Amino acid sequence: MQKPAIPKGTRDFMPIEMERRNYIFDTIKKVFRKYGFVQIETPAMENISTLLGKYGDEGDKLLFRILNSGNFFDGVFSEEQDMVDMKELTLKIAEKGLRYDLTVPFARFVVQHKEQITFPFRRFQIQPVWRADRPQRGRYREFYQCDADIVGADSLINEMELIEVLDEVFDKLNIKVAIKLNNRKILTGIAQLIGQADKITDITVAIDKLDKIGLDAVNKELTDKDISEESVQRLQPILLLEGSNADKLIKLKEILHCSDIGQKGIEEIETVMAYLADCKLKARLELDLTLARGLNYYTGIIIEVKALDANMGSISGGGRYDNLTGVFGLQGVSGVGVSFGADRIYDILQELNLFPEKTEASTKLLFVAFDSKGIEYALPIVRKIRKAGIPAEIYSEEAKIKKQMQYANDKNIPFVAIVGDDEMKANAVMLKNMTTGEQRLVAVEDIVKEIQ
RNA sequence: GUGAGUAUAGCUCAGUUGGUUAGAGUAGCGGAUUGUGGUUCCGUUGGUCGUGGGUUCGAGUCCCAUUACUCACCCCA
Repeated sequence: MQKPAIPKGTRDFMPIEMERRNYIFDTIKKVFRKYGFVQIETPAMENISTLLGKYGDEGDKLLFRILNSGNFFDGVFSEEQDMVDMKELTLKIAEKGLRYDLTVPFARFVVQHKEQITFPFRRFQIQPVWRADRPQRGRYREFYQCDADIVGADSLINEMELIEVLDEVFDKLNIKVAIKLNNRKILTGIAQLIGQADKITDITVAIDKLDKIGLDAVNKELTDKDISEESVQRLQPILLLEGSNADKLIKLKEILHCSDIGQKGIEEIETVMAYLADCKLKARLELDLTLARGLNYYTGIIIEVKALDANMGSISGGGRYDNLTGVFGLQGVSGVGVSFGADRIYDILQELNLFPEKTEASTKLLFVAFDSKGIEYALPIVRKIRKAGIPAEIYSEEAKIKKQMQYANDKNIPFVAIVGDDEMKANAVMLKNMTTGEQRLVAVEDIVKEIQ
């Protein structure tokens, strides 16, 4: 016999967990809608060519590929070509892959349906994504992202609104967070400053680790990446920036005075922060130059959210991407978006005991009978109760009352209606309140009134 | 891809320097109570000790391999 199991990094969800997950999804959805976002869905799988090359080499490795159906080896091996080139081979036998995030499929979606879309397009999307990563705490191979993006709009007002969305959602969920901001343009400016623009990726990856591994280790890593001693030295004032957001920006302006693109990035941050000055964010908003985000496609402001009271990676992220639709042939469409990591948010709410007490009402009233006669007597009554909008069920098996009561108890059903010969004779039920333990004979027509 | 740890009943875990027939709690089932759950008491089902090999008179325990899972790094939601 086969032992039942699911792939690692995936999970089953029990009813209680679904209730809590829906609490998260509903909260996010409500805020999205309030800001005018409309929902779409895209398929779990995309053509592999849609996904490849969008997330860097690392990302390509983490894509789940779907083996072609049928005889997938058919015509794969030609005579002069060996099976040496695994990459080529993989491309031929797996032409589809599971989506890695919601942003790239959305870009594909926008280009494919551009005639039917009114821009600026504000869409939200809540669906699972898959990554062939090694699972660990807060990291799953299948997890839900909740994305809100605005495409076809350049204004930084959109950045502001998305930050408001982030703030509002986490406030509603009672999670204390820091919203970290940076700008890819500032990072580019920094790379220019030290004269190694081509090393931008290495630099950002290294300075992203500043608070994790410390200044010395970062400098060593930079040196290891063939960045000259002199350049590393020039980088120091930036790594050592301290003080309020405004302080940092002022100093940064000085340091980057010779970089146009760097100045542009600083301006953008200033503008967004000025917009946000009025809206009384609950979250801490901080400029964080160590924030790099590996994703290749961000070009402007980068956003990341961290929970203050829990040890967890980022629980939301986002940013501006100027030319994401470009690779699908639609130029000049800029987008900006954020993404909530529902599963990490779940873990944090669980850890901090922040899920609301009240469980969403399921069955309110259970009918319990001694025999088939009682069950038949109860059936029309159940219908009546349901017609009144009250979730009710009947224990359909003939079983001992004790067992049926236990069922009601396990399911947290607040009321039980017991049906026996006496009750049938009186055209009534014995209505028991499972919380207080009280019970009394209630006429059939009074049941609804009694349990409301 | 790199490193560390764990694996014993459905679940959570004990199991001594290697020594008789591997235990507990919990869940399940039955009963105390044939018209009453959540509390209590009694009884009871359930294990190829992850898998394969080795050392030994003897292995849940020691060694090797393997698989799965967990945690950390990389990266990320």
